[in-house]
This record gives sequence, C-alpha cells and structure tokens, in this order.
Amino acid sequence: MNTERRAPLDRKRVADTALKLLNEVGLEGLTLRAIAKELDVKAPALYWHFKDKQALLDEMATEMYRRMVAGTPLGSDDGWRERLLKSNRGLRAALLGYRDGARVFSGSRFTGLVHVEEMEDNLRRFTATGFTLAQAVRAITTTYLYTLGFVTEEQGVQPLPDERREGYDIDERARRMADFPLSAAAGAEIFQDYDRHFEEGLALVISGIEARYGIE
Amino acid sequence: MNTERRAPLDRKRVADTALKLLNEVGLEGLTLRAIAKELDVKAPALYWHFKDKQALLDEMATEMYRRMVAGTPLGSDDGWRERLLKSNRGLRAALLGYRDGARVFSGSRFTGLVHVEEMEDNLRRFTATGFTLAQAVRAITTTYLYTLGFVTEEQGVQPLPDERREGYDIDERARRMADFPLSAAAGAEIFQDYDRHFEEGLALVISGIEARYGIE
DNA sequence: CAGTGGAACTTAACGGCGTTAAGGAGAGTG
DNA sequence: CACTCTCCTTAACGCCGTTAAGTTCCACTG
Repeated sequence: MNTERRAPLDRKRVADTALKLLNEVGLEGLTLRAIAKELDVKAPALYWHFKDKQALLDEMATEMYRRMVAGTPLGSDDGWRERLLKSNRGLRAALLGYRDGARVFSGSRFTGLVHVEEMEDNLRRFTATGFTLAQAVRAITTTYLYTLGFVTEEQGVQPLPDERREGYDIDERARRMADFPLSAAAGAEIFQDYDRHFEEGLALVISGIEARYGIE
Repeated sequence: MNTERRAPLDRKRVADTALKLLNEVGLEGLTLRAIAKELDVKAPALYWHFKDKQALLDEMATEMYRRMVAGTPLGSDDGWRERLLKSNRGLRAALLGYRDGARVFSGSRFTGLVHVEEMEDNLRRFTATGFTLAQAVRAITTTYLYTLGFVTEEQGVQPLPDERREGYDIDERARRMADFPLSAAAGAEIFQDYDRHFEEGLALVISGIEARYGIE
C-alpha cells in the first residue's frame, strides 16, 4: 500500500493550481471543492491556508501580477512612452492569459507589497523626466484603467483568445441594426481585431499625456 | 381579509425593485429570494419574466442606461469634446448611483437596442466633424473604457459616495510603504479626490484624441 | 522513550443559493 | 360549464462557502 505522504500544501501551490483550473472552468466554475479536488484534498483544508475564498483570489491576483512582471522585461533606458507601452501591453497579455483574468484581477487586492517596487521605480523615472508626482500618477493610472477596462470588455466577448462567446456574431448584429447604418458598420470596429484596437486606444492615451503635460 | 389581488409583475417593475435593493445589499446580497420578497412574491415567480438571473441583471443594466440617458442632457450644438465630457461624466454619475454599479453594468448586456440610438447620433456627429468612422469609434470607446475602468476601481474602494471600504486608510498605507517614498506619497493621488482625478484622466484621453486625430 | 502539542488535515453538517418540476388559482373565451 | 392561458406557489434538487469537531502525524520536551 501507498504510505507516501503528500507534501503539505502552501499558499503558492494552492494559488498556482487555482490559476490553472481557472482556465479550464472559468471564474464561475472555480469552486473551493474543485480546487481542493485538484490538490487531492478536501475543501475545508483550504481554510488552513486562506481565511476565505477572497483571500485565495487575492493570492491568485498577486501571482498573476508576479508572472506579468516576470514576463514583461522593461529596458532601463526606455523613455516614459516605451515604459507605458510595454507595461500596459504586458498587463493585457497577462490578463488574457487567464479566463476571466480581468475580472479576477480587478476584483482582488494584492497581498503584501509586491507591486510597490515596480511602482516606485516607475514614479522615480517619470518624475526624473519632468513629470510632477501627481502627473506621473495620473499618467500611469489612466493608462492602467484604460487597459483594465479594455480587457474586461474584451474577455466578455472572447473569454480566451481562441474562443468567442455566443451572441456576438457581427453580421447578425449588423442586420438587427439595419436602421442605424453607422452603428451597424461600427461592429467590426468594436468586436474584432482587439489587438489593433487596443494599440490604437493606448496610443491615444499616451498622445494625451504628451500633449497635456508637455513632456518631450 | 384582504382579497385585493396584486397587479401582475412585469420586467420593468422587477428590474426597478432589484435596482433599489442593489443599493441596500450590494451585488453579493442581491439574491432572487430577496428580490422576490421585496415584490411580495416567491423566487420562482421571477422565472416567469426572466429566463435566468443574468437576464434580470441585463435588464437592470439596460434600465441603468436608460436613466443615464435621461439624466444626461446633451446639447445639440455641443462639439465632440463637450459630448465626450458630458456623456462620460453622465456615465460615471449613473454608475456611482448604484452600489457595485460598474460591476453590474460591465457584466451585463443590453436587452434590445436602446443604446444604439445615442450611438448612431454620436457617430453621425463625429464623422460630420471630420472623424473617420474608425476614429470616431476609437475615440468614443476609449473614453468609455477608461470611465468603466475608473469607476470599477473607485467602487472597489468606495462602494457608495459616502462610505469607504476598510483597508484603504491612507496614512496606514503610507506607513507600510515607508521604504518607498514616492509610492507612499502617491496614495493621496490614488485613493482620494476621485472627482478631480476622473476629470484629469478624462482630459488626458480627450487631449490624445485631439492630438492624434488632429480634429480642431 | 512516553507524553505533549501543534500543524495539517478529514468528516459532517449548516444555511443559503440558482434553478426546475409540478401543480393550482383566477380570468377570459367557446 | 369546460377549456385554456397567464401568473404564481410549493417542494425539492444539487451545489456553494463556511464552521465545528475530531483525527493523524510529526517534532519536541522531560
């Protein structure tokens, strides 16, 4: 008989497993019982490591953030524009890596201070370039909020990059809007080509920062 | 004894009641049983009017949109700037009118074509001013997504304009970040004065539209 | 080397959730 | 009066997050 004892869980292993499962079942299917089963454990065991489900979701969001940072190398001689571009592209890519990623992310709070290091670095660089602290914060959070809003909507239509939710057929939509020609034509500009549209919107925001704060 | 028969429900009355209840109990407390009780009915009765809970949430989002339009008069001689300002301020105000308003809104889809009329009008005006259709769509949705992201975060910290969620004490936060002076100082720029910060971010995006699309 | 204590679980159960199936009351119609 | 359709109730199902209590195993103490 098998008397090997499984190594005890820890927060990281639980969060990792939950993130893997998230992609298979989505946020609504991500139950404690399902996570526990994946870890070969019963659901209440999770309460040893997390005070409740939200704490686990927080840990998942934090882990997503860590992976994002690891996956988006920032050149140390990048200007503020490149930094905003890279970090927001990185954020979007990270969120798109998980089904309902944006919703999990924006519904949670980081555990600890992981995110502060990068923030401090960004703020230092921005203020050194001529931004006031308030301007730097505004520039960074405005792009961040745009990205979060964008991916939230994107994942509402397209839960994962290769599967589309039903009810968003563009031709059928255009037919229903026959009396509104511009709106009908706009469908392709809204529900397709998310990569291109994200870039364009991000460019808009960055243009605005440049224009309004007059940083070269 | 009271033999008066209550007038039968309809979708609108259910959605209205649910919206009222939403402000008292929040999205997580908004159960079908609670809504039904408010309507003096049992929960399964709601299934006569809605195929499932999501359909009810969709109707609520649609009603929120209707009230937003009604509460946001748009001057017919406003330029594109004023239009973007007014409609995004109106959207934020509408979302802030309900606890978890942004989450309900972005998690749902409109029933019918209510929103298309305003969209068509906007697109007509924007293209008449010199925007291409693609530019008009990009300008409108980028500001829209910014606003949605902003209010989502805002309501995460401040569920209703007069009550703050715990764990966001600014001084305590600054203390934890003693080793990161800029991030610590940024706290006030992030978790306070949402009105002002929203305006500033919106101005950034609008500046970007002007700069990048060169519309006067 | 027995004894103690804590860490890391399991078992059992609770109340509440969205949802479905079946049925019933009341109005309108032939 | 019988029939049908609308709108609702009663009862129940399976699943959810969570809690209480008990169990197992290991490390450490005296």
